[in-house]
Amino acid sequence: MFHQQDHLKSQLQESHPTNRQLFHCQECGKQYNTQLGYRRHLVAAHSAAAGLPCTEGAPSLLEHLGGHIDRPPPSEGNTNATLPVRERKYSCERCDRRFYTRKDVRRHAVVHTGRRDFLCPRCAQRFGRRDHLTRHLKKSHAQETGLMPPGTPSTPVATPTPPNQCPVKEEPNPVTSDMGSVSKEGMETFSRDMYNSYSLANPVPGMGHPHSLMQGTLSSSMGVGRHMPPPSSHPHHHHLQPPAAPQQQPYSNMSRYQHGSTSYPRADVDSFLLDLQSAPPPHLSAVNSSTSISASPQREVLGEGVGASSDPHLLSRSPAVSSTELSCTTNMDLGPLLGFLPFSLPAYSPHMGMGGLVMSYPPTTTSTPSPSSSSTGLSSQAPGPFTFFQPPQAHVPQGPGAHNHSQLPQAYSSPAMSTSSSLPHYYQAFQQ
DNA sequence: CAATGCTCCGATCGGTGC
DNA sequence: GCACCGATCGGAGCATTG
Repeated sequence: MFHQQDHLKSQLQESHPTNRQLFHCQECGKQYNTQLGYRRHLVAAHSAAAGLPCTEGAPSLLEHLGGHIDRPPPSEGNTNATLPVRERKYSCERCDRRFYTRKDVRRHAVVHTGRRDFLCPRCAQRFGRRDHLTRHLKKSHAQETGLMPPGTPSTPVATPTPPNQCPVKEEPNPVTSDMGSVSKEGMETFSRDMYNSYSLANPVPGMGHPHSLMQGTLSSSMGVGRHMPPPSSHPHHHHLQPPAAPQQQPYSNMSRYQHGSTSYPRADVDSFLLDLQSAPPPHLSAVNSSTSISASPQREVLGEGVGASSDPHLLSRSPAVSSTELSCTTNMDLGPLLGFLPFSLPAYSPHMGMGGLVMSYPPTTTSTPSPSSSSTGLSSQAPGPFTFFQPPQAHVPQGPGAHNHSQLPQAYSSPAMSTSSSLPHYYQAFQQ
């Protein structure tokens, strides 16, 4: 969030890869965007040069380095024979980082997926973990949360939506959790995009938008679909991007969590799996042959994302949208949002109708660029920012861009499905 | 009882203001 | 240059679940 224009400028300068000067630590190889951070790192982590014993003065650093070399830090037993050796038996598939428990690996996965499914209802800040949001609320919105009605969970975002109404929960993403066949380097940034795609193309049944009932502030309603930051870059660097920027990610990060609960009811999970299996395969050929710039990349992304699984059903969300999902999404009040949008809406894309947005890829990343793709990467067929706000009537096939719509299940044409509240993160710029 | 989920805590780092 | 704030992340303990 940039309160002033010069902040934005400086932010862009610092965040821009070509302009940013990285401070590289010779000791451990870590890089820092700012000299301040680099210096602090030197003091905190490499204070051994100043006379502090390395193994005692910088345990965190040693732990960090231990993670790099797949070896536990001395503090965990290597240097202390009296302590039982504890192995980091569970490694991350995407970065080789090791953890003590599986749950740590799962939790760590958020780093790679970039998923930020926990939305602060007060400032629309999004977090990848519930405790982050909880801490944020306690620290930043203590007073406001104090005004919450009694019994309000620590994540007020869930307040309007009873946990059993729209059960959504973190589930090992069939896309991002099965990437063994994909190189880790590539997946580092890739997985984030895949999550964006998957989470919309494959909404979880029963997943009402957790923010659907959030009233009041625009931020509350628009805080979804944050642009996923690239690895090792500060998320603030991506807060403000022009809607038509080629790099603009789709605002497709539909939350799959219930903000008050992270537990799927078993029945919903089963229902989802059944949907995936029973749903008629999407007309991928037609989709792929469309002029949508997003079609090919989407397929590629998801195709790789599912790893060895070539099940085309996974390439798009099962059409069997549950009534629960619809009931949840219909609760959304997007009126203020639609009125807020300062630009025209792009034309309908079949993918949009399938429960969510798909990636809008810059031409350079599109292996099979569509002839109709605009140079901005936001062609009329490329569902870019705010395509979620496409009014229902826009889903009526309108020429080549909508040729595939008629083949979609009716559920995808529902206003509820087409009006997901996944929204860009740079909305914050308009908040000011 | 193991697996999992939730939460607290500390460390680290980027951003900002003085 | 420094202090402060907030976000991110992993470690760990406790509670819950199957």
